[in-house]
Amino acid sequence: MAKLDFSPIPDTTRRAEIVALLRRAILTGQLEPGQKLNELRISEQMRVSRAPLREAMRELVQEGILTSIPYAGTFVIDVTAKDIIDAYSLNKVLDEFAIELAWPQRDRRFFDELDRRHEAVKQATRAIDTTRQIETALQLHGLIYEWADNSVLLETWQRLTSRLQMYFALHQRARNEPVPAENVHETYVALMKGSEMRAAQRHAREHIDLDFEELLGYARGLEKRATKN
Amino acid sequence: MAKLDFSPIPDTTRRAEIVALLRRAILTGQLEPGQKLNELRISEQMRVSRAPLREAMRELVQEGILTSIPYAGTFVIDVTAKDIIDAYSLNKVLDEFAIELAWPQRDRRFFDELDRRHEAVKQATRAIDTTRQIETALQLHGLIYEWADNSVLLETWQRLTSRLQMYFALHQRARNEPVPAENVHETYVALMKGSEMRAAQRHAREHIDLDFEELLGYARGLEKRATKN
DNA sequence: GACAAGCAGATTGTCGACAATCTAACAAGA
DNA sequence: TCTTGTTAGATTGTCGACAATCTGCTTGTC
Repeated sequence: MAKLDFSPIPDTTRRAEIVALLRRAILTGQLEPGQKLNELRISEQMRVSRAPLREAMRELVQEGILTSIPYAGTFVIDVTAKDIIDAYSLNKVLDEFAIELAWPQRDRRFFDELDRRHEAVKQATRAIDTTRQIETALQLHGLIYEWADNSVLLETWQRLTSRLQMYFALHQRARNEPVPAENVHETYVALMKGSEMRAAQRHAREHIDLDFEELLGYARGLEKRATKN
Repeated sequence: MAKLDFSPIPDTTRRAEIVALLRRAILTGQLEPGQKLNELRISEQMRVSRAPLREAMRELVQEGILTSIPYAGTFVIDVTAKDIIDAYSLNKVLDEFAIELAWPQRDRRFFDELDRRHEAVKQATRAIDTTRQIETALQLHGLIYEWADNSVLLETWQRLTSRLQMYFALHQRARNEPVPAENVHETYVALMKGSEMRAAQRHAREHIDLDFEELLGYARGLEKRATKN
């Protein structure tokens, strides 16, 4: 019997679709930080009743990208410089741990997938699709978490990723510059294929620091921004 | 004008109360792993309509202690040995990080709070209130996370704590033994007051390992248990 | 007896309407 | 003028009913 991997059938509830739609809108920056989500308006736009919409929003609140105040409304989280610092410093620690766990698990499929995702980043970069570039870059880094074989760690990282993606998207939107070079991840990929785990961990830390500095500059600009709406 | 700290007014939505009720039922083991939550039955028991109940369940799904299958139902998560191992190994990493961040932030209030929470554990132990003992012990360990001044880290730990509390409760329920000694946290507290950060970190790792071994034994027994309901 | 089709019951997903609460504008009084 | 009470409008929270889906049983056919 031929070995065949079926992809999971899509969640065919309105709720799941709404979650995906809203998450995408938030993570790409179409919904701005601090913005209020009017249930009636959104439900009418989506041609959906408020029940599944509200359930979807509850999920995103727990996911950490929305915040809810009873009888006042649900808002996109505000982003402060400290939030970005906090997320990144935790990310460093998790990366180091994930590399340690994933290291002995690396196999042929790992390396293939590493190349595939790296290629996806480069392609998005060439196409100057910044949104997709951010997505693919995070997916590239997510590989070590998938291979770490620790479900709690993976979940934790996915939560963190939501925020990182949002931060990056806001950053890109704000400066509105051409995307970074195509080969920023070359060294990372090479090290993940190599035999020096410590070197890979060290690079991960430093690599993160690089992007971080840029993001932080953007974050500082945010600090004095008052929450409107 | 006298300086007065008001505690935040409680969330007076049914949803919030339901979340608290359900969470407590799950974390104390009253709702068993794998068990299905019948919406109609629960909503009738709570004298509440299904809408807020469903929203509450959505929150707990995202919190990681419930799992939902569309059109099939919502279930308490199953606990496997691997889940416990994963949670603990991540906890070790986070503890080390939290101690590092919190270390320079320790002040008078920190030490006071440390004693207060330690006392709470000992009191629960004397009262042989195992549920409360687990709660207070986790709160004691949570102090370093609160002092670490990293909101993402704190959130992450709180999510993790939900599971740890559940695992401990199940463990206690299963063996049904008198609670451990009253002074298990003496060394931890002493080290957190001391000046040797490395020693504190090392102890945290080892202390965790101690409880872990016991829990793991319980977890192994779970492995062959089929999911009923 | 084995198996597929179809039906009935139970359960989850979704809807539209009503109740509770908040906000902001306005009026009244010190 | 400032403060306080009131009220109207908008928005969120909750409810009960209906639609979609699943599960297990029954029935009919071979």
